[in-house]
Amino acid sequence: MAWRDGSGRTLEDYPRPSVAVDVALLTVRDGALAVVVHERAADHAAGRYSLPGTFLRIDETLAEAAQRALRSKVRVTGQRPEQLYVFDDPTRDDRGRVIGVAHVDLVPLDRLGDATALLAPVQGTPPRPVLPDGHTRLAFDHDGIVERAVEWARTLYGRAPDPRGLAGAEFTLLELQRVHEAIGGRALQKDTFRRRVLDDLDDTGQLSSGTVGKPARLYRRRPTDQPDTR
Amino acid sequence: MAWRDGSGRTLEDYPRPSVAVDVALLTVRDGALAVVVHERAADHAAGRYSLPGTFLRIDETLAEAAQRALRSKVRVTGQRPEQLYVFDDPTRDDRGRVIGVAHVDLVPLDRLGDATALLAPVQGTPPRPVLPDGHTRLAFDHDGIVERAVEWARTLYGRAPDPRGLAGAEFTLLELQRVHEAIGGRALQKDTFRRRVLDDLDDTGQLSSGTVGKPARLYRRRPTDQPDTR
DNA sequence: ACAATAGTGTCTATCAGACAATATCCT
DNA sequence: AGGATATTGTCTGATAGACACTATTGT
Repeated sequence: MAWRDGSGRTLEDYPRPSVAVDVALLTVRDGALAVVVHERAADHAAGRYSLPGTFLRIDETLAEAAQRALRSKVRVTGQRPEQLYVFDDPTRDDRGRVIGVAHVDLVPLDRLGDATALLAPVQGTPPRPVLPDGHTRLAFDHDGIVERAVEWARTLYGRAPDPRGLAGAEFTLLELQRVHEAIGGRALQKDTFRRRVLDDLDDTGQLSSGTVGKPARLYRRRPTDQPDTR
Repeated sequence: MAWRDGSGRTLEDYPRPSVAVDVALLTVRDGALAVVVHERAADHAAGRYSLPGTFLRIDETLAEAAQRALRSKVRVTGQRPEQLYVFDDPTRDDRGRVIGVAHVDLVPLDRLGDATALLAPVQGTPPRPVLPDGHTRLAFDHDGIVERAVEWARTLYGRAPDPRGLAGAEFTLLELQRVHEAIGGRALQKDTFRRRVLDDLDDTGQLSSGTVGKPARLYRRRPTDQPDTR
């Protein structure tokens, strides 16, 4: 902290915005994308719910702050949220000048624990969360974050069969297809889907059982099925 | 500024990082991508050059700060830089905790004015600027910004014939192809290139002249040739 | 005529999308 | 046997890449 500029001032002598980190944590439940929301303490007529967020501390990275927000606000751990976009409207937060670095992640439902109770399914175009109180607007500019987050998830799953392991350890092609349909928000044709993903999956040699109809082959993700989102 | 939290503090009572804005301003010169760099005041052994940047002021948007950086550091105006990525390594700047929001833009050479003198051609994989002193490393983490900026430019020009008007008002297909080859860093086949862009260009009905060989048709950009980069 | 560049015909390979037939299980 | 699901064959249309041929200018 010894640095001083031409007029003898340090960086702290200039007014600076606060930096917030907000996280759109997505999952798939009941055949649809859903996002973890968080009920705000005070009474806010429109905008009772927001995405989990926090302020960036002076000595942590953005990823750490995002994980801390998830831990403290919705008790979820073990994620690795990715940067999405910086929201910088000077009036976006009435508590002062705050720029918000939006993050995303997409995880299997069973990793959410208690946060399952705070899931809002995402519907429509543009994609909007359906909140527990029936509204579809989040506080601040968080609707915009959800919109970009869904786009991100669709791009991610457009590139690889199951980069986030949403289909579990072993799965049939139909199960994987349901995951893709949930994320994409539209039905897919089974034969087209099959041919698109088959070369990037590992065959376990086992068959599903206990269900009606011809048993399906069980597949596993390739270890390399982890593309970056760049 | 009237807001106070549970312990009676405002946002300003908590330590906050500074927010820097750095801009990779790209253009095409001599058949290659080039980036505008800026010589730093003090004597820095490695890292004499950096991208133009500044600190975000309390009352401006990121885009405004990016434009201000270009105006004050390299005297370029009229750009509309786009967000690229947030660099948040706590040690990235030795003057204190600074997070850097990287921006990009890509403009025709003739809009750079004086800044033409500060152009560093970009070469190799990963793409690195070749600086006036022969080095290829920029200060801070600005090499990483250039790398992402080049990726961004390639994606942009992969989607439309000339979204940034680099080929001028009217151009032949060969001229446009040279622009694409400069951005992509590799040679293209003329017939493939032709078929890919032709449907998205307007024919002026005029022909080039004064050159050897068969005169080429002159084309114009479509007004809609401005895709967003999302 | 010749060099040089513009523009086109055509072949191949690949891929998504769709329809429909066949295969294999469970009850 | 019959219902249900899995798997494969095949056709269509679109597209990228490549090769080679034809067309039109200036010198």
